[in-house]
Amino acid sequence: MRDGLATVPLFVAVPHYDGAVTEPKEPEGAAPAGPVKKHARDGKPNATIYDIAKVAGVNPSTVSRALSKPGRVSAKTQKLIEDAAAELNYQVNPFARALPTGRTSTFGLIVADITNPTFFDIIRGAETTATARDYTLVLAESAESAATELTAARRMMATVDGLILASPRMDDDNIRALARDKPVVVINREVDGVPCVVPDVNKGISEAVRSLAANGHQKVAFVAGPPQSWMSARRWEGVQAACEWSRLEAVRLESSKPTVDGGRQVARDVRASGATAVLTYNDLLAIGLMQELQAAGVVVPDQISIVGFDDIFGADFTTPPLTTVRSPLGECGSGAAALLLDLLHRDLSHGDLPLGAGEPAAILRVETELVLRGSSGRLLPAG
Amino acid sequence: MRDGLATVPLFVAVPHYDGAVTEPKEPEGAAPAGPVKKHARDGKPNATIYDIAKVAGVNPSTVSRALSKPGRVSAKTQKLIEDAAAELNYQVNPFARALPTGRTSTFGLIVADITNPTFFDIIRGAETTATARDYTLVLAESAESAATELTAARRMMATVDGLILASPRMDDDNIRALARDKPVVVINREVDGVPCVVPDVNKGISEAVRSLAANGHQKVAFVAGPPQSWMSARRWEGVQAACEWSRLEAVRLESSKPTVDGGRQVARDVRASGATAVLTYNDLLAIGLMQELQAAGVVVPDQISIVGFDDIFGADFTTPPLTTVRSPLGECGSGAAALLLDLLHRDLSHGDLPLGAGEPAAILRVETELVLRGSSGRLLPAG
DNA sequence: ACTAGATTGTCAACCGGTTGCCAAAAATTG
DNA sequence: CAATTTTTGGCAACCGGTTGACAATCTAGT
Repeated sequence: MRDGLATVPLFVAVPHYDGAVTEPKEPEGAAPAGPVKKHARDGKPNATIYDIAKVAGVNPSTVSRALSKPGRVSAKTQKLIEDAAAELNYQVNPFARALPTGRTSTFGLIVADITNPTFFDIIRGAETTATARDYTLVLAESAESAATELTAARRMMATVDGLILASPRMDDDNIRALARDKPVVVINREVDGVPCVVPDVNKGISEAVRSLAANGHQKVAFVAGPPQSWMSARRWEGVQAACEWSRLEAVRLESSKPTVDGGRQVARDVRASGATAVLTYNDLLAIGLMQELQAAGVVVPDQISIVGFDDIFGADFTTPPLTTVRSPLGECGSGAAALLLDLLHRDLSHGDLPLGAGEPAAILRVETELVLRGSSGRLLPAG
Repeated sequence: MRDGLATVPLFVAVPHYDGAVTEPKEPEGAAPAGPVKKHARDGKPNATIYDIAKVAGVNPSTVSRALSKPGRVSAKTQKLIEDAAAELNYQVNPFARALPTGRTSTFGLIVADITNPTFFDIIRGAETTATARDYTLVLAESAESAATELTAARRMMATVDGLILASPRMDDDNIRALARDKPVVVINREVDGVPCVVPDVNKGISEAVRSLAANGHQKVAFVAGPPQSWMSARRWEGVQAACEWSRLEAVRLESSKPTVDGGRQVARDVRASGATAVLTYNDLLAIGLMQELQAAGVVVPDQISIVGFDDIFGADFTTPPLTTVRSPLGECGSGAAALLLDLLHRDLSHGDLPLGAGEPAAILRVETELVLRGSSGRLLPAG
């Protein structure tokens, strides 16, 4: 119903605008008589519920109810009001609504780095789900800094109904503190007591390791990500476990930073390790590593197999295209948004739920899978 | 251990909206002693200016002035109020402020496709500039549809102080209509009467074409983008002009869509054209084209040179890495944001500016440059 | 027809700042 | 020291919705 109001007048809006179109044509005649604010409320002082009330001949509060409490007013009054609203091209003033209710129909998403392709699909997933449910997404970037992240989060808390933290850098306690204030959902990390969306790395990793084992590899290196990364730890655990299961040897190497450049830098360690297959914390590292190895004359995958993580945009641009353990990032984003919206609606319906009594925070696990491309394969005998 | 892992359920059920279920459960008996709203204002009922006023012993309006009108109150009252505010950990309620003033310290950015890497840097540039000036960025996606774009724009207009449209799909009149309502800045397109930020393609293109000419190429193909794309038209014009100047032959080819896939599809036309060098509307096309040509055994750049546009993320992942005409996308984003903020502040300072009398809408042109990588170079004699 | 009960609409008090107007207080001047 | 100007703080009316309490109206039951 409400939506109908917002979207139906799409075409009604045309008359609304073309009145103004004629305006500029006017200067021909006389000098602009009255000074006109450029972006003002002069032409169309956005209709209010009071205007509607006047047109429909009812009380403003009745208008308010007709527009937000379905069934609270009689069918005919409802129609009367809706017609008036349509006629006046009414749209609610979100601020006026937010003031007394605290609800803003908005939620925040904080990512570590807007230009990191890992987040693209997360952002899109969240945005799509939000929009579909008539929520607005506000985006902020933490520039990979825990402090900036916390600041951004605090700032947002004031204006949003809930918050999604994608791969947060701040520590668990801060996250829980935020979650105490408003619903928070975390992506790519588990935080006790806070709803999370995490890719379950095990399936993807075991597929990858099994594939490597089947191709004759015996020693696998894992290039780790940032020390404080929860995900990096999980991936290393997964690799260890899978290697154990497949009776492969696993060694861990450190990277300076989880970027293409970091991948280049770790190349010498990789070669020194003697491993014939490498899994890297993310695709960026894998790509840099592959570039550097190839530049040194190493043939991929004949001499060394490379497997990344995430399946980011561009992972298939390389030669050979990158084999990678895909996380359904878009799903993470939309899943987080959906989770958040559920929390919001729950709060709405019976907000006086005892704090401790609630069921444990939901954890949404999404599956990972191996995407087999050209950068991994059978090891060729040296020669 | 490993075994257990394999059985981890794909999705842990997301607790669903079961308000109706829990409610009846309550008759159970003694209600939980202290019913506590989960996300409530109980702990810290966000301090208001009234609280501050009480603490500081002044009138709320004085607090308001102290906090927003610098110099309007005496130094000692100021200090008194600031201390009280700090003590109470006060932060303004943005909605309460927006309601009477209409100012929201927020602006919107609408992009055609959040997952299109072209926009990544634009988004970041805008976000960074916005945040630096204490504005918040709200993001929306038009999913490449003019109608969705317009809807999103209209929806946003209600809650933002201004709007940035990146490569908008809607037509000029609609953009101007929006611009009449609130400040609007357009990226990647020129719209009469609306401030724009556009990369000036000429420098980059002439560098590219000169480089091709110097490498012995004589016939250049341009793979165009969407017919309605303003930018595509500019680029084709630029290519034509530069080719004329360098006395090269230029032919235009059409693409089905400006994506990697579109690039693959256009490969046969490219080969049929007889051109030895190709410029494509964007990098995605270039990458797809290169993949397809290479798959068919064509050696790049020995047999054909490929030059893209934009220098998107991943353009250097290819083998050979892609030569491309770089648009400073980040600059576009931050430039647009800066332009918008200027407009906002101008409106603020003397809002009663006559509509027609203002100087013509600003056009910010940013420079493009050739990024020479491996996909273009000297033509080798067939062999 | 008369009343209990359910619907539906109205009144008025918020939500938390902002701002025009005015008077008290302080500073400047004659 | 009085008269005048400038500061500074207070009062109150908004901004545009929401919502609890209550009254009016309508429906149904006997």
